[in-house]
Amino acid sequence: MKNEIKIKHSERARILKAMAHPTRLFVMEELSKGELCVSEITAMTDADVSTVSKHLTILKNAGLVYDEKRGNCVYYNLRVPCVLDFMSCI
Amino acid sequence: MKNEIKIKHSERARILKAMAHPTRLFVMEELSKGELCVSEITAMTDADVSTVSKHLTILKNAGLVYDEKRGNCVYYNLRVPCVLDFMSCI
DNA sequence: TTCCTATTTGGTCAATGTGCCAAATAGATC
DNA sequence: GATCTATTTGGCACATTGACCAAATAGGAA
Repeated sequence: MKNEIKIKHSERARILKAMAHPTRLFVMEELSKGELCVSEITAMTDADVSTVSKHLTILKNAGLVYDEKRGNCVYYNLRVPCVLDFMSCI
Repeated sequence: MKNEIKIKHSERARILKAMAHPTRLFVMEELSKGELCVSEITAMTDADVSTVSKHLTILKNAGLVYDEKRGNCVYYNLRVPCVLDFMSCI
């Protein structure tokens, strides 16, 4: 396998890995309807705030969401809504 | 999070997880051009045959590929080519 | 049957992922 | 400044993953 191809697939795999978790998929789906802050997201899931925060960090590092601090909340937004489109294929 | 929703996302996450590996993405891309047997796939990658076989099993369990034994080779095919479409979004 | 070739399976090990609690941090508000 | 609320970070326990080697299996060919 050529090196550039390996890099391309590693990059894609990294993004898929970030998406490949039930809670993170749920969060992305909710964010596709509009921005939400951490505590709102936490209230929607069964997990601890710290756990949710870590999930959000993973999504952010993968470039799937971005955050914005306003008031005393951190709001998260979906960066590329199209990533959810392909779910219809599954 | 409601239970049915949790199950839906778990199922999708399971499929994404199966795709989320450089070698497995590479294999899927190659299979999209036509069927290949295990030894052909192995020759295209840097990994051991046993490693490739395990990757193929993971893809098969996720329903992404299917296999067919003919002669003394096992040929693998992509089941749902559309899964690669969304890569354009990344 | 015996040998060969193709593929899968089992075992081990290091690395990574996940979840929770506790503690740290950042601002807003009193 | 002290306090309160929202969020992130550190640390620990535990589960999962991925790679390789060695061994098992399956079928075709000699």
